[in-house]
Amino acid sequence: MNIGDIAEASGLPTKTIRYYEDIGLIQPTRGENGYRVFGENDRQKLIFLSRARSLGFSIDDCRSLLSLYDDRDRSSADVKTLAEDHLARISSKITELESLQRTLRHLVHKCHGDQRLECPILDDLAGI
Amino acid sequence: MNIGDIAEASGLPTKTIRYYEDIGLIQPTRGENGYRVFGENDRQKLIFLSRARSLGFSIDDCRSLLSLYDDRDRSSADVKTLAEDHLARISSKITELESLQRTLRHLVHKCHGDQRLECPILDDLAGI
DNA sequence: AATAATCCTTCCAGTCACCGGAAGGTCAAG
DNA sequence: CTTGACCTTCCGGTGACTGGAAGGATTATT
Repeated sequence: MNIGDIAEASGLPTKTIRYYEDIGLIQPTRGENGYRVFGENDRQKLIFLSRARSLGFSIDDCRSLLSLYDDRDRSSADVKTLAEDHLARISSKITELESLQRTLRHLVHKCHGDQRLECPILDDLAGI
Repeated sequence: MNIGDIAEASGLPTKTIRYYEDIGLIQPTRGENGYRVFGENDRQKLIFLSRARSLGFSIDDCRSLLSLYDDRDRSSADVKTLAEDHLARISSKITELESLQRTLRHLVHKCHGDQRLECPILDDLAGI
């Protein structure tokens, strides 16, 4: 499998796949022509990475998850801890965004949105 | 006012203030010694920027907001539009994160988190 | 007055997770 | 044999800063 094929199979852009090799997430071999050659193992890893990234795990998280995945002695508790940490980060991000949402909604609601110069949004930002 | 004073007054780090000058958001003058000199106008602008950034507006948004703020002829509708766009982005980000949250919660819930090798989280990531 | 501590300056590099593009080698089809 | 689709590496950019080095200016202490 060349990089184009694996890109289609995994749903990841070729640029991303080369980048993942650069940072050591995958280690494809090379053909005589210098092209990267991907095997079934690479395909599975890239699909794994694609899903983990789409769930918002950082590259560092993915690195840990991959090594846990490869580690035959790991316990599911290790993985659960990582996922729970990630979940906590997501939850606090949501809380933070909801607070922003409330503030902005309030400001937008107060603003007439007409031709007038008076604008409660700018006033608030300026601290008036 | 030197940069240290205005940093304290605005709550922004000196690095950030120099950066804002670099990208043209503020234009402090210079003293004979080459030090940046900030006036009341700069102070207000930086506080404005600090609040807008903390509300999640991008630097580009801030640039627009600042020019709207400076523009004596602008209508409040222009500002409202910008704020509403931003609000929409926040809302969709929240929706996206909530979806992630549900998926991850489900996975974490299914995982025993014990010494066993079986781990539904990794299984799902691997597409099993 | 000398010295030390703090402040200021510029510039360079790094962050994160890629993306775009250029210059050039390789391969399959017509 | 040429065309076009692949592939390679390398460089630079993104957003919004942050850290650090090297060196000048000012202020405080001795």
